Amino acid sequence: MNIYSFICFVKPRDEHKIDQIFQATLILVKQKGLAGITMSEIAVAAKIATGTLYIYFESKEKLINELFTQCRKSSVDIYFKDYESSQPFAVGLKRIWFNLLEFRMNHFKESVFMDQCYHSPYITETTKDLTKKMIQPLYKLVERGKAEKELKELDTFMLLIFMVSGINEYVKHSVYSEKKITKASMEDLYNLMWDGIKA
Amino acid sequence: MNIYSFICFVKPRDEHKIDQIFQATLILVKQKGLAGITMSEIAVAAKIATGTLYIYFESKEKLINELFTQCRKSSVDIYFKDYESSQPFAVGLKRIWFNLLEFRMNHFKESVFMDQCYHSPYITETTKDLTKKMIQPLYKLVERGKAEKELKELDTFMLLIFMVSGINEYVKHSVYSEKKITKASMEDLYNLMWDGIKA
DNA sequence: TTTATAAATGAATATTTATTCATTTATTTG
DNA sequence: CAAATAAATGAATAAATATTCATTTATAAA
Repeated sequence: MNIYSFICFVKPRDEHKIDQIFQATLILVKQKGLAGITMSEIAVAAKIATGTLYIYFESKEKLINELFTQCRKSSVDIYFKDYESSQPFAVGLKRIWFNLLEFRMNHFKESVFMDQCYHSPYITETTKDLTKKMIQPLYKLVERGKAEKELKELDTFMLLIFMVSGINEYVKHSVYSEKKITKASMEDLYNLMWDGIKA
Repeated sequence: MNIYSFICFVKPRDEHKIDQIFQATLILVKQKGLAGITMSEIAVAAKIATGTLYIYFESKEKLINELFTQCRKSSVDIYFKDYESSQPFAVGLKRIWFNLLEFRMNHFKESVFMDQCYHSPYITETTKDLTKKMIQPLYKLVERGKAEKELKELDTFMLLIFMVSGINEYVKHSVYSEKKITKASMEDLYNLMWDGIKA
């Protein structure tokens, strides 16, 4: 019995399928890029029929966009997990930095997918702008770091970009050379970054 | 009169067209990604007929691969311009770092194209491996920096990746927000990096 | 100027890929 | 269990795209 039963809608959608489709798409994009995926391949990888794909997503463009939206949402959730702007600056910074690293490590496929989408015909400028807006707290944090004389007096965007750029590249390298990322190496990378930005 | 004339080959290829095709492809890939380009669009952008494209490149795959190879070659040429391993460590490091920055700035389209190719059905693992080999001198330089106690005693790849990662992201941001990169901001970024890695 | 030849063209064709749809299957209520 | 309904299927179709090819054009030597 559900909300629809009185008008006799039966056989509800298997909402689990959306996740199957998303996972299949992420795996394929990591393997061969956005340029290399087809709807029928996605269907095969998700273990459903091609037609079923169109019950859940009206077009390839919609599928890519909805997946992008979900990835962005989950990335931002992770970025700011356990972060409070009331924390001391250094604590908040370390918290967010390790969250960024965690996302790249544990959601590598999502990262690759989002990178690929950025230069693609699927994602609009509006969507890209929204992505920028969602990282505003990070921008605020850097401004605060400068105000509290904890950080060098440099352009906020330069500091921000510098802070996060090493993460992306380091995780990418580790994944492709199949090297494990240890707790010690995470700390090393953090210290490289910190020694760069500290006042 | 050229080498072929005695066997009566006439109307030689316009070798300038290869460059037109490459430039058109780079512009299109920057605009809409590898997933968004078609052979006929490339032809239009290069101001030639679709069929002409196939006189110069036997397939789309070949075109992408040859463009990738040329981009890699020109990038490596620039990376090691005016660099001599006989220079003092700090001089060599700064030289290469600024060369990397120059490439990203003045060959932004090429950078975007190469990034996109990395996860694509066009570029083989062999090609990717070759790319890694070509940056060996950079790896050597970092090892030397550690030996001379100029750099922190950390994993060479971590140092290497940290050294270059800021460049990519900073140039990307500057291009998209249409901010000019000043000589001063280049120095700032270099110092952020240097303060991070120095012993 | 003629001739030989390959480049250049772009419409036509082949191929690939997205999308639809007639049919079958599964689910839930009465 | 029957009825009702949407999900699921995958072959068929439509649309997009890569590639070919018959024809025209341009070049350079004779």
